[in-house]
Order: sequence, then structure tokens, then C-alpha cells
Amino acid sequence: MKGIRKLADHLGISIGTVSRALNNRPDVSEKTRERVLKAAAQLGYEPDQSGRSLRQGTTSAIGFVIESARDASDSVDNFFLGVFDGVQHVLNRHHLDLIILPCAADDDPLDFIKRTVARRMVDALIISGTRRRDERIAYLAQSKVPFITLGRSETPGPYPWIDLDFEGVANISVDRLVSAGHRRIAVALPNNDINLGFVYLESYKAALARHNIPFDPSLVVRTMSSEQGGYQFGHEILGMADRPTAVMASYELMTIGLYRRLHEAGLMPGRDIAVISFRESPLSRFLSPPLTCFRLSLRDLGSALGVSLLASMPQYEDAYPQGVTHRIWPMELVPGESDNHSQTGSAKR
Amino acid sequence: MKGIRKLADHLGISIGTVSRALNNRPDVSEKTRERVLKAAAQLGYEPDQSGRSLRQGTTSAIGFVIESARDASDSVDNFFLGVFDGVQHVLNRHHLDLIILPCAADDDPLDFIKRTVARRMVDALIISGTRRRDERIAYLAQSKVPFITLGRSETPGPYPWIDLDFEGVANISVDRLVSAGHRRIAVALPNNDINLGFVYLESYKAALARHNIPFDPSLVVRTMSSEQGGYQFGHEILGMADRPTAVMASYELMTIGLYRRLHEAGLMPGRDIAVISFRESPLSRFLSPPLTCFRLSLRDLGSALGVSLLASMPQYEDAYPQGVTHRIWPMELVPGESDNHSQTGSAKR
DNA sequence: CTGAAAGCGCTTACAG
DNA sequence: CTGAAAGCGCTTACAG
Repeated sequence: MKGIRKLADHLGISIGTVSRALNNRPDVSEKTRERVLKAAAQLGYEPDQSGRSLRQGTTSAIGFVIESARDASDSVDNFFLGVFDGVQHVLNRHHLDLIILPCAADDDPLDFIKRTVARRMVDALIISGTRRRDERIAYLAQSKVPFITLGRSETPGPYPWIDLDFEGVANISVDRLVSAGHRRIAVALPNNDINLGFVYLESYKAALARHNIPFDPSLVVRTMSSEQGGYQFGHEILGMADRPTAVMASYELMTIGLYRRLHEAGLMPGRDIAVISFRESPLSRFLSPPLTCFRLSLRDLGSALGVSLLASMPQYEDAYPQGVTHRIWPMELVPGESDNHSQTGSAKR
Repeated sequence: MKGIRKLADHLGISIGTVSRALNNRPDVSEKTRERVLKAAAQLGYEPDQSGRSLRQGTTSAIGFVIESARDASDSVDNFFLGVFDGVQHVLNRHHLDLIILPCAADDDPLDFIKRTVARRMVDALIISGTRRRDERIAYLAQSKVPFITLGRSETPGPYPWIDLDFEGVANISVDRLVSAGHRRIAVALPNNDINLGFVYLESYKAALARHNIPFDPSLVVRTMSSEQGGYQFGHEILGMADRPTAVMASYELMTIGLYRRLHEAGLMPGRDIAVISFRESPLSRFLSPPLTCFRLSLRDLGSALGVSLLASMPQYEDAYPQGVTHRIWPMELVPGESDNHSQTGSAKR
């Protein structure tokens, strides 16, 4: 005999009353509620989650799927940890737990999601690393499990999403570089079908068009979203016949390898070539010269994910009546010295 | 009507038989088993985890607790993601799921563990970032929940643990530096009570003693386990009256800030001062000059954690009969150029 | 306001 | 080899 039964016997009342007291139902006398709460705290009683889940049909858990070792996640580093904290902060207000579900490298991401849903392990899901077309989204949409994606996708459906402002970043980057006189601007993109690569490229193209600069496909380099990928990017640039005078990296980790390769070639970012990166990380400030990049609050992003997800869950839509939301998360320019290099006569700004 | 009931009705047999077929019990005819398995696959049936858990008293889930935003975890970056993959690989062989439980920054780590255990969310736990004395360990030990720690602790008990070989790393680092003629070797340690800081310091002291070099407490700098902390470490070194000629960093991220501060002062690692870092990361190779540091396989470490944990779980001790294991995980020296700087006459090696 | 009872979806002795 | 039934720990209509 254990659990709520033990607690009830200990107090000499029925398990029903104990349950009601614990769950803050109105139909319990204040005196009884206090006795129950006190005894529960004393004995360290917490309701068994399986019992609750089975009865209520909900698990009180929200799953955040990450792919622990796939190409798309090379740069996960401390990105997700900040986001988790924000999500959790919102969920905890509703006594929901955030659990991270790592999809193994040798597991199929779609199967993984299917199993998770079918076994009813969580009440809702957050998925990340969205692909151009993402079958996980198609599956979740028809499964009726509430979910939100961190990242857009071309896969249609009325699901909520939040995505970083790749358009804004690409636009501002091109604008800055063009106004410093650059016309040959190379760009490093992930070499897979993750959606952000497409968005970034399109925005880059559009920005060039605004400045009447013809798009040169040879300036688009697809590479790994890692230090190694950035190194390779640097290598390819250096080998180009008509070498670009400025580069844009769509993943922060790429910048490390890029710096290294440029250094080996005796080129210094900001002096010999202009470099603009993507997300600011603690590293950015400690690179030499400091990186021009873009800032966001991971915690706020996480909170927003939590709120938007709750808004799409029937149980919480009253508390968050905004409905299904789509949101482009703004990023703030952090000017460094890596893009000081100018192609105009007056090099110094 | 849903779940196993629906599947049973669809096949015209009892739910008991369906369950037995699904769970590979011997007492089911081969024909029936095949029919059931086929129908389950077709209908995408997976047993509801709550129902199973309630009945069996186990959840088939192993929890890995990380603290998403505490000082101790500044350098989590991609360390854990590699480890997760290894753990999962082992657990999946036994149809166990790995779920990551992030303890929020504003939550108490002990309370978090207590809730997790009391609610019976997982069958066993992996905890990390062990402190010199760790009350989580004391609690888990008396709670009877199987667990393993990634990191040792002074808190006693017969629990299994795996820890990185801080002794070996500190020893080899000091040996290398001393044999290059260094006698003033500064060391950067975390400024909290995480156990690895104590182990590293003790080993550093012992190694100095072996070389008959007196221990100078002013060469021990306590700082944040981050880029910023490394920067501060560099700053303190530069301000020392009798400046050390070599430094050891106990956390890989510290090195970034250290390099930066040295660079600002016009000092180059490997030329003007010797630097040895801790764990090799993708970054190490892309720093200039390349870092002397230590390598380990995160995936293998994760697998070992999984195996040792299973060995301590009654259900699996037959498959892993090694009992409670304590293991120091070896790390392999990766010589770079950051410690080339020599204090002896013949500077080049 | 409280208690007794039903039932969530499973697994597993127990009969046959 | 299969079916009928009990029961895991909860929550929640339903009576009183």
C-alpha cells in the first residue's frame, strides 16, 4: 500500500478527498485541505505520474525534440540550453514539465516522432531544425498533437512556428557591405535541406537585386555548419579567380574555421576582407578582431515558444487566446570590427 | 474505444493475447503473433506508456539531469550532446528511452531531483556536475532509485560513477611543462564547489611536489568556466609581479578568453607563454596556434555511462553482471603548438 | 463537504 | 495456446 492510499489512511480520510485537496478543488474544507497539504509535504508525497496520466489522458510533459548528432545540429552548442530555460519558465507556471527528447544519430527523425506520439509520452511537442519540406510536420499536423516548430518550412499547415529573422540578417548584412563598397559578397550556406539555408539565400539574392548587383552563383558556397565547414568556405574563397571582398556566414561556428583559414593565408578579417557572421555567441567577443554579428535573447525566444505552444493547446487556449501564431524573431546587429574592410576610397569609417 | 482494445477487436481476439504477442511472450502461437504484429504495424499501434507504467511499475525511461543555466554548466556546449548519443545507443538495446531533464536556472537542483523521483517519471537517473559534497547523491542513495553520476563526489555511498581523468590530465600537463623548464605554472579553476576543481588542484599540487617545485597559492586562479573566465584568468596572470611562464586551464572554454587577453597584451601562446588546455573541442584545432589539450570520445563515455547504470538496475544486472563500477575515464594528449614556449636554453623541440 | 465506486490502458497470474 | 478478470495509482462524476 503506497501513494495516495497510504496518505489517506494516515489521515483517516478517503483517497478522493485527498486527491481533491491536493488538486486545489473548491469542494474541500479549508481545514481538510491544510491537513492534507501538510501531511503530503511531510511525507514527501507526489502523485505518481503514470496514475495521473492514465486517468486524465494527459502527461503534464512537453517534449522538445533535438537531433543529437545530425548535420543540422552541428551548431547546437549552447543555443538550445538557453532556449530550454525560457520554455521551462513558461511551462512551469502551468505545472508542465519540459523534457528533452534526443533523437539518436542512427534513428529516423520521423519514426522517432511517431513513436513518441503513439506512446503518448507527452502532451505536445516542440521540434527544431525544420527542413525545406518536413515530413515530421505533415505527420504531426494530421496526428492532432499540439506542436510548434522552431523554424519555418514549406510544408503547409496551420501549425504555429517561430523562426529567426534570416531575412533581416541577410538584408542588413548585404546593406552594410554594399554601402562599404563591396560588390562581390560570398555567402556560406548549410549543405543540406534545412529551411534556413533557403530563406537566407533568397534574402541575400533579393538584397543584391535591390542594389542592382547581379547574382553570381559561384559566390554561394555550401558547406558543413561547423568550424570545419567554415574552414572549407575560407579555402574555397581564397581559391576563387575573382576573389570576393566580403563574406557572410549563416552559422556562427563557421566563423571560427573561416578566421583560421584567412589567418593562414595572411588575411585579417576587417582589414583585408570583410566578414559578417550570424548569431552572437560568447565566442564572438573573444575572436580577434571582434565579430560583426547579430544578437538575440535565447531565453526570450524560449519563452515565446512556450507561450505560442500553450496557445495552440485546447487546455490553455483560454489563458493564451492569441491562436496560432507565426513569428519572425528579430535579431539585433552587434557591430564588431570584422567588416571594417572597405572597398571605397576612404577605407576607415 | 482505442488502444489495445481496438486492435484486439479488429483481430477478433482478446486483449491479453494481443499484449502477449506484442511483448514477445513464448505462450502465443506463431500464427497469432504474426497477425498481431502485422496489424499493429499497419495501424501504427504503440502501447500507451501510462498504461504500461502503471501496471508494470516501470516507465522504460531513464532521465539525464542537466542544469541548463548554472555556473557549473557554462561549458556544456556540445559536450552533453555527444554523451547523450552514446547513452541512448546502449539504452535502446533494451527498449529504454533516454529523456533529458533540464533543471531550470531558478529551480533548486535537489528539489528537482526529489520531484522527479517521487512522481516516478523515470526508472533511473544520470546526474552530472557533481559537487564536492553533493546532497543530490545523498538523497538518491537513500531513495533506492538506481543512478549514476558523471563526476565523483566526496559524498559517500555505493553508487556507480564515471569521471574524467583530471589527475592524469593535470599530471601530464605539469610534466610536460616542467620538462620544458617551467617552474611557475598558473592554473585556472572553476570558482564554485564542483568536484573536478578539487581533483584538478590536488593533482596539480602532487605533480609539482614530485618535481620538487614548491606550491605557490597565488598561482591558483579561481574564475568562471567560460570564455569570460579565461579572459579574466589571462588578465590576472599578466598583472602578477613574478609572471608565470606557463598556464593550465581546467575548462576548454576558458582558453578562448585566455588567448584573447594574451593577444591583447601582444603575447602569443607557444611563443611567449605556454598554454595547456583541458578537453579537445572542434575549436581547439582552429585556434591559432593550435591548442595542446586532451581528447576523449564523448560517445564512448556515454555508452559506458549507460552500461554502468544498467548494471546497477535490478532488471538488468543479469545482462551486466559487473556490479557497481567506478571508472576514471582516460584522456589522450593531443599535442598542439600552444605549449612550445620553453624556459630552457634550447627553446625549440 | 466527504466517501464509495468507476475507469483510464495496459500486463499478468489464473483457468481452461 | 487463449480468454476473462484483477489491479497498478490516480481523478472525477455521483450520492448523500
